[in-house]
Amino acid sequence: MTARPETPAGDADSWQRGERLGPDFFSRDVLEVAPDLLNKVLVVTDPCEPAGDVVAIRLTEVEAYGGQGNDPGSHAQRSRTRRNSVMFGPGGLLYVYRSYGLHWCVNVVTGQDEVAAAVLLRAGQVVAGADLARQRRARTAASVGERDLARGPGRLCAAAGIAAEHNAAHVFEGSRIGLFDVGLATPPDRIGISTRTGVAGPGGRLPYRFFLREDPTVSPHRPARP
DNA sequence: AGTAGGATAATCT
DNA sequence: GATTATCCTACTG
Repeated sequence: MTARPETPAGDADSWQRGERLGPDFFSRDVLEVAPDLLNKVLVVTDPCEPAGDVVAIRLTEVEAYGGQGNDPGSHAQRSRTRRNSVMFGPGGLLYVYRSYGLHWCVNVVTGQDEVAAAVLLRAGQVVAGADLARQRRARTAASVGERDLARGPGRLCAAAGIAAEHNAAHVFEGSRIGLFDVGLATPPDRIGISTRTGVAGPGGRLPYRFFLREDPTVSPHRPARP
């Protein structure tokens, strides 16, 4: 086992004792859910691994995306399409899309059914399954440091093994993908807020990006160029 | 440390 | 035909 950066909860397997987040957590407004997802842990079990290998990622950076008419910059801003239709579903579904033709990005849908909103999972710290995560990431990157395993939305998906087939899956009991509260406290003054990365136009001015201050696994913030 | 360029595909003008 | 919720390599200072 290789050395890993400090894991706030103490031991690396603490996610196993966590409490799975249920429908009530995700059915709230996206701007409440997004910051609450910081320091929660995304757990993905690999269906290809007979041993039930797991990658767990403590979330350190997310972005909120609203719905029809109320958020320029959201995929659901205009109308319901085949790509964004999952965003209109109930909270707790996964919305997976392809970014720049190359990478996968994963959102967790929030709010009531028919209300389009979702939280983009942008970065985190791999707290379990680092070897498997590095194996997956090595398919596109020559060598990946511990810090960069899930630093960025495309990287997070690659490390977690999330792709198109997970679109519209849910995160509740019975799903291979879940979000867990492992008891990590997040004091309000640890939460940083900024504009979203790479969002141009009026939507680029909304303070919808939430991250853990001074956490090395947060991705560099790149505001959209004018 | 910072930036340029390229790969690549769904979506929309 | 342009744009995009990106990542990686390779180059400059």
